[in-house]
Formats: sequence, structure tokens, C-alpha cells
Amino acid sequence: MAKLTKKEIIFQAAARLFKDYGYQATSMRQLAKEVGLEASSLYSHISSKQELLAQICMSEANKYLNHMNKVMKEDEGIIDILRAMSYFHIEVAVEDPVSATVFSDEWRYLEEPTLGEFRAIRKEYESRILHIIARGVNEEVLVNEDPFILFQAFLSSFKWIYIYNKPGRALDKDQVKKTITDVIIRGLQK
Amino acid sequence: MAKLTKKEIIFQAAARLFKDYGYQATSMRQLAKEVGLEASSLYSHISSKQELLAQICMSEANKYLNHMNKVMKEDEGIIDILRAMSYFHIEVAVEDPVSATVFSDEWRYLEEPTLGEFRAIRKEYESRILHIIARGVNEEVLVNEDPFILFQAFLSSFKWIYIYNKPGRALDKDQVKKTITDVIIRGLQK
DNA sequence: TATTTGCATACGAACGTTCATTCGTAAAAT
DNA sequence: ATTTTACGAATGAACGTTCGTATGCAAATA
Repeated sequence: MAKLTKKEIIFQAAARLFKDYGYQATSMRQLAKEVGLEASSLYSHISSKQELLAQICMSEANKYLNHMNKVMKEDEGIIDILRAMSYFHIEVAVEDPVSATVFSDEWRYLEEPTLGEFRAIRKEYESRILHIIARGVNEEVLVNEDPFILFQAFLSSFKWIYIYNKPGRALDKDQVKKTITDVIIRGLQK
Repeated sequence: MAKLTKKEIIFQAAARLFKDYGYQATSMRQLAKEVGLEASSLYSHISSKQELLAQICMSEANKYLNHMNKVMKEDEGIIDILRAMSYFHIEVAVEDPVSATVFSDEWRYLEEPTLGEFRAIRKEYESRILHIIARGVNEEVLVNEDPFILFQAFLSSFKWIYIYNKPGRALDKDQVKKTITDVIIRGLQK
């Protein structure tokens, strides 16, 4: 286990608190207590509460986009691409449910200009998935329905995972990957 | 259109603000401005901010539970029950996306004892769906996978709808009902 | 006249953040 | 080898602001 800097410890604790209580409901004093400091001492390591949220959200957003770039390059069939995307989403959700939750639920408390950057990355990412699905519909690999609805159905399949992957009730990663991916692909396929 | 009392107007505005900004990030002064009052005047109609959240969440929770009771009584086949549940979820999400969002995302800011009551209703509701799905697996109507995972896949299908049903981008209700229900049922079915 | 509704004002608490200062350590200078 | 300088880390006090809410009184409504 690599030794974490205090700054990393703070970010990690912040992510957990943001997930458990929400960004707005988490106070800097609460965060300070969590890492064994006074509130003011946090500012020796970070510049603002907003910076904490920004870094968590942006690094997570880039994680998704980067992976997308890898998968798309391999130029496989549509089903294979969707399957790979599904596996990756579930992998992230199970391995780092804390960051995934903050990324998913708390990004709306980002302020400009970070909010704009976040939205741009997200839009880029989503429009690429939408495009793949639209192609799948055109090529009659997927069911002949509105691609946007299918796209949302696809993405929403992964949204519950980080929420319900609680300690003591840990999900088997491979089982979730297989089950969810099979269910959604079967649902979308013609 | 029935004429709304001021109290109803306040609740409606509160739900919209809670949805747009979150419960914690919505201030009573903001809400007051929304309904053309001063903050203090709100308290002639309601007793607390928490009451607003409580009533919105609880009435929505009961809505789901009541409908479940109707559907279950008819004692149809498992696929028919799941199909009816899916239609109902989508109906609610499209018709009242505001309350549905608050119900779905903001309930965690409920305080006791309302939080406990809410959780109880929700648990009752979800365990019944889970039970149906487990039966479906046993009777080999649904795919032979962990019922809990299938249950989550089912419920998550509806979570995106209220979020993306924005003005100017309204979704066709019947189309969404048909598409989403078909996708999820096909995915779950053996 | 009695009751409801709205307002101005005020409250204590909590918020994120800044500030001057202290402490311990490690590098630099003597 | 000893002293000086520099610096990162941490602190408690305080800042201005905003929060949800209470109170007392005026205006509107019944």
C-alpha cells in the first residue's frame, strides 16, 4: 500500500463525505475532523472546498473519456464495443464507488468554469455512445427504436451499482459484470 | 385547472427548487421569492423547510405503494406484473418529473422520524418487487441470475427519465413506455 | 369583529475562509 | 559544529455572510 500524502488523504475523505452527506451538506469542519485537523489547517493543503469537488469530478470524467478512446480505436463490432463499455462502467463503479458516486450525483454543485469543462467532457462522452447506438439501430443490430431512449437505457443500467455496493453487502464484481451486461445487451439487441 | 391554495403553490415551488438545486442548496428566501413572498411569510402556511421535503417524499412514496397494491391483487403472470410496474414507473416519471426527482434524489435529507417511515415504505415496496423477480427466476420465466442484481437492473431503467424530460426536449410518453419496457423485459426474460 | 395572511426585523447558529502566529525540522551559512 | 534562515504544517480567533426560524404588528379577508 502506497503511503498517501496528507493532501491525498483529504481528497479521499472529502469524496467519502460528499458521497455520504452530499457536497452542500458536508462542512469543512466535518472534513477536518475526519482527517484529524482543524478546519483552518485544511487550507495548508487545498485552496477551497470547491477545488475538492472539481478535482474529484474532473479526474473521474477524464477516466471515462480516456477509456472510451482506447475501446473505440480497436474498431470492433457494435455489440463488442457496447459490451466493453458496460464492463468498464461496472468495473469503475465497483472498484471506486465513492468517486463514482460523487461524479454521478454531486457534479451539479461545480462552479464555473469547471462546470462548463465538466459538461463538455460529459457531452463528448455521451454523444459518442449515442452515436454507436444510432449506428447499431441503422445497421439493424439493435432494435428499431429511438436511439436516445436506448442510449439512456444503456447508461442507466450502471447507476445503481455504486449506491448499493455497501460494505458487508459487497457484490461479486464478475457476476455483476456478466449479469448486467447480458441483460442490457439482450434488451437492446434485435 | 383547479385553483391552488397558496400552500399548494408553495409545495409545488419547493419541489421544483429541490429538484433544480437540491434540498440543502435551496434557501427559504429563494423559495419565498419564487412564490412572491418574504421568507418569514412562508411560515404562515408551513411549519418548516423539513416539512416541505417530508410531505413531498412521503406522498410520492405512498403513491408507488398504493399502485403496487392494485397491480398485485390482479394476480396476473410475472411478466404482466413487471410490465405493469414498468408502465407505472414511467407514467409517474413523465407526468410529474419534479416530485419523482425529489423522491428519488433528495429523500436522504429527511430527518427522523420521517426518514425511518420513508425507508420502511420503500423497503416494503422494493422487497415486493424483488420477491416477484425471485419467483420469476425460480419458475424459469426470467434468466437464471442473482435476483437482486436483476431487481436493480429493473428499477434503474426508470431513473433517467425524470432527469432528461426537460422542457423543449419532451419525450413521447407512450414511446418511452413501450421502448423501455420492451428493453428491460426482453433483457430479463429467459 | 375575528381570523388569516404578509411583512419588517431580529435571533443564534453555522457556513467557508482569512489571518497572524507558533512549532518543528531541515537546509544554508557562519 | 554551531547558528541562522526558511518553510511546511497546524492552530485558534475572527471575518462577513447566509442560514432557518421566531416574534409582533399591520393589512387584508371573512
